[in-house]
Amino acid sequence: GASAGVVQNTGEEPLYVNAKQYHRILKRREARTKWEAYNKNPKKVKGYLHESRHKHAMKRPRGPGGRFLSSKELADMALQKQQQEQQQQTQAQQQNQT
Amino acid sequence: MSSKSGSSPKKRSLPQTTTSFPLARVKRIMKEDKDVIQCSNESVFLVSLATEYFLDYFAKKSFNQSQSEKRRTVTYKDIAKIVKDIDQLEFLSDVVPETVPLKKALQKQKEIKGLN
Amino acid sequence: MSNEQPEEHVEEFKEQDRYLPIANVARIMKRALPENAKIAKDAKECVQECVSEFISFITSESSDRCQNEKRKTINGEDILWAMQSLGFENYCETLKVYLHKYREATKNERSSAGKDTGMDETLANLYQQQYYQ
DNA sequence: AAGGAGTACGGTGATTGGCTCAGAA
DNA sequence: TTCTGAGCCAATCACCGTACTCCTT
Repeated sequence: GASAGVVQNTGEEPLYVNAKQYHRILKRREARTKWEAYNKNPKKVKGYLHESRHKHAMKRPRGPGGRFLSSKELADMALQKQQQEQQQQTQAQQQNQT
Repeated sequence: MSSKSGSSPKKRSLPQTTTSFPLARVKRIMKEDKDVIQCSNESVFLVSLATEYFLDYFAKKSFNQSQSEKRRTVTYKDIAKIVKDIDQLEFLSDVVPETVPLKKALQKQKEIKGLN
Repeated sequence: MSNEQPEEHVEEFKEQDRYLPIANVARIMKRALPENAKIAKDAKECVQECVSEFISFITSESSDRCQNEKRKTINGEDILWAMQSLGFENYCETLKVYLHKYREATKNERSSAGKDTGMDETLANLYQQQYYQ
C-alpha cells in the first residue's frame, strides 16, 4: 500500500520473540506512531515542568549546603542573628562608658 | 482531639481503594488509547496495583544488573540490558533502545559511509 | 480526495500527563532496593516511561478483549485476562484477591464505614516472590 | 438500579535546584 | 586516582480525590 510511515529500526529485532506479547507489541507500536503524529513534540528545552514551581524553588532560602530550609529554621537563624547584634551593641556601649 | 465527632462522613477513603499512584493519572494514561471508551474504577485500581508490583520487580532486576557490574547506582544501561535479556520485558524494547558504545556507533557509521 | 494529513493540534499538550509523577516512581523504586542503592536521573526518567508503557500495554490488550465481547467498559476481569494473556500470569492470583477486596470495600462503602481486611499483608506477600534474578 | 463521564471545589503532596561527597570512570 | 552527578532539604500550587449531577446500559 501507499503507506506514508517509514519504518525505522533503532536496533536489531531479537532473534526469538515473546509469542505472548508479539501481537500486542506490534499494535502498541502502531498506536504510538499514530499518537506522535497527532501530538507535536516541540522538544522540551525547559528543565522543569511548571514556571511557578521553578520560581518558588529559586526564591526559597537555602542552607550553606544548598538544601532548602524550613521557615522555622529561618526564624531561628534570624533570632540568633538579632541576639548576636544586641550583644555586640551592649559590648560597644560598655567600652564607650570606660 | 479534633472537633469531629458523631456523624461527619466527609472523608471516606478506605485503605483498600487507595494506591501509591494517583488513580486519576492512571486513568488518563489508559484513556490515551483511542480504542478505550470507558474504564471501570476497579480496572483502574487493578492497573495501578499491577503497575506498582511491576515497578518493584523492574527496579530489583535493574539493581541486580548494576551489581553484576560492581556498581551500586542503577543507570539507564542497566535497564536497557535487562529489557534486552528478559523475555517478559520485550514489550519495552521500543521504549528502551539498546545502548551502543559511542566508539562502536561511530565505527559502524564509518563502515556505512565507506560502502556508499 | 486524499485529505489524510494529521490534524494539527496547536493546543499545547501537557507532557507530564503521559507519565506517572516521577517522585512516586522514584519512591517505589527506592523502596524496592537496598538502603545504600542509588538511582541515576536518566534511569528514573526511563523507568517512568517504561511504567507508562506497561499501563498502555495491558490496557490495549484489555480493550481488545472488550471490543470482541462487545462491551464498552473495561472491568477488573479484563485486566486480569490481559495480564494472563501477556505473560504476567504470576501477578493474577494476588490481584484477584485485591479485586475481590476492592469490590467488597466499595459495596460496604454505600451502607457503612469500611473495615480493615488486611491489604498490607497481601502486598508484602506479593513483593516477596520477586527477589531472585 | 448501577455505575461511569463530566464538573466544581478544597486539601495536599509532587515539584524543585545548589552544594557536597559517594562512587562511576 | 580524577571529577561527575545523585541525594538532601520542605513550601508553594497544580492536581488529585470527593461529592454531585446527568446519562447510558
